[in-house]
Amino acid sequence: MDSATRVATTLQALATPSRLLILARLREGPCAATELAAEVGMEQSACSHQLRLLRNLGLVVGRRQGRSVIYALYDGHVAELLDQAVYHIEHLRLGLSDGAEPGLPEETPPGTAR
Amino acid sequence: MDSATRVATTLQALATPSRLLILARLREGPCAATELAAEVGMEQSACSHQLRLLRNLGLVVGRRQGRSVIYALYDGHVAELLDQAVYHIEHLRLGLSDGAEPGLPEETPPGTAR
DNA sequence: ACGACACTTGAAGACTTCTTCATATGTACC
DNA sequence: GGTACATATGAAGAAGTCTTCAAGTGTCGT
Repeated sequence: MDSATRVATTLQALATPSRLLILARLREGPCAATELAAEVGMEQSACSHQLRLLRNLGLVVGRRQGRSVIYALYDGHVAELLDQAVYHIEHLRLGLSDGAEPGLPEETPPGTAR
Repeated sequence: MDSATRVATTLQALATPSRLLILARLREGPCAATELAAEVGMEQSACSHQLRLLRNLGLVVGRRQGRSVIYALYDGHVAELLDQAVYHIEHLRLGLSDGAEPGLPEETPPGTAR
């Protein structure tokens, strides 16, 4: 697997609102699975599936404690990656338009060559 | 569109090897569409589709110059976002395993709570 | 105006991805 | 052992994504 693919795969993990919410919550501190699901407002099963993905990518870790499994970010790099992503994206010309919004005369950010 | 969705959408743009290669190339400096396609080794049409996506997200800009369209990163935030992403991901425990690689006894990074 | 070049665009098909539902596994407590 | 709680997992369907192919638009040179 080459570098581009590796980076792309990992970034894909941050490319979903649900996963982003999970990571953001974990950034505040460890949390048990069920509680996590509740806090980010998703079904337990769905949350578990996403956690598995994040776990496989090495972004989060989970250790069993009694009946629960406590999840946490893997390390500081994950937290920083999150921070940086949010920071730069929020500071990026906030002119999204992905799906050609109808209504805008199509001329938002910079060279919207069209 | 809430913050999580916005960030996720933008990160998705970096979640593909082809787009990552395009951005990495543009990070080195502006480049015309056809040349770009050639340098990252993809079909001209495919490249154009991806450029459109990146353009719509405001990550790159393209201005016409004669017959060609010169593409470039939108601004410093894009370059930094790229750098940071690559940096943190490469420094992350390099134990990917996403698709449950057969062969590994399943116990790579941290709490691979199998 | 015509032909060549540079790029964009739309449609269609092969693939992934995300979510839901149902079921399984693990742990605690009686 | 049996029951309840906490998670994980598999299968299936809906939805989204990427690439290719076949035009379409814009620009230059003659």
